[in-house]
Amino acid sequence: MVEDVVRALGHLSLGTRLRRIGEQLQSETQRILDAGGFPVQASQCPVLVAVERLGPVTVGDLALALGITQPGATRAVGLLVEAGSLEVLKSEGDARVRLVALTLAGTALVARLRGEIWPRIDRAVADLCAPLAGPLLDQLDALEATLRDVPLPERIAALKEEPEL
Amino acid sequence: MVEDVVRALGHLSLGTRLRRIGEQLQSETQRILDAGGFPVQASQCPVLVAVERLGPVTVGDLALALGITQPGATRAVGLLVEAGSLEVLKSEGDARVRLVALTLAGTALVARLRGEIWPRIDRAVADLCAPLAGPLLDQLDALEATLRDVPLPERIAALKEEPEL
DNA sequence: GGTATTTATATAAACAGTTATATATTTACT
DNA sequence: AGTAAATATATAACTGTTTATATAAATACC
Repeated sequence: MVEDVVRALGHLSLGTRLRRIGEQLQSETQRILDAGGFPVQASQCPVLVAVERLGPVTVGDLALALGITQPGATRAVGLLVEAGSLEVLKSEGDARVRLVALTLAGTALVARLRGEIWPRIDRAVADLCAPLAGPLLDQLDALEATLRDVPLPERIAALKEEPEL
Repeated sequence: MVEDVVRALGHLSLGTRLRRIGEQLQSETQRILDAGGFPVQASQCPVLVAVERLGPVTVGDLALALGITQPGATRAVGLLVEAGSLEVLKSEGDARVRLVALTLAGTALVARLRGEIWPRIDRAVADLCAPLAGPLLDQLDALEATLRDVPLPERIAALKEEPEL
């Protein structure tokens, strides 16, 4: 068994570790979406929600709402336009501005995600985090250990069999 | 003020959020390293430590120790070989295996990092996390808010003026 | 009313990772 | 000994992010 160096470095490598755990959570979420036949990237779900909430929104505001840079937002929008979920409108007064909005298909996709799978994912992750306690590093230890025991897709499968959902 | 959608989604977008915070921590750490004249990427520090600890180590074991994939490890090694910090030796018995080791320059770099800057970074991040309490999401809220108030580089600068270090 | 500045977005190049697959070598089996 | 399977690494293509810079439009200021 090889030592986990990122974990061993503690606070010094907290950034690397948060990224690593985030990437794992995202990739497991992606597996759940793929298995359910939802044609969307896990990382793009927050983009869809942001556009839904903020109505026709500028690329800049979208970047702010997502906590990413403007070029990152431009790229995400481009991909979702290609996928048919978003469309870009021209602003009335300002020719620099591009207003991003959901298409009909995008609205339908969000509705389906919200109805069929997001609540399950949210609950599975909430369950995952429920027993966590103590300092941040301890919580991350427990989080990684628990994920190693039972990955998110299995947790979703287990949830499906429960009647109260 | 635009709403932070990733934060608002709570457990559903925990993966995205952990990545985002990790990236911010890493980029602030990078600024500290750059300002101090240390010619290394923040993300490569765990690689250097892993190679130091595990002696001449195979690419596969390195990947295991870092919690990344084998192609990721191959790539990181390639960059650090180019930078002059790592070298690759042939294994005695097995011609498939490449053994990764620190060069003299790499050893010196690690020594300098360990003596001059890693303890400061570790302490700054530990201080950042010290007041955190409660559920994971609350801790992440506090972490992001605190980072927004005083970024890591400023914390390092403040630490430098304290005598007890 | 023309020039300078600011603002909104796009583009380019780099980084750090991923998955899927190819290549080369070793081990195992018959 | 020869073939099949397993193992170690490399390569290619993709994702989602970054920084730095370019472009184009709007605003501000003599």
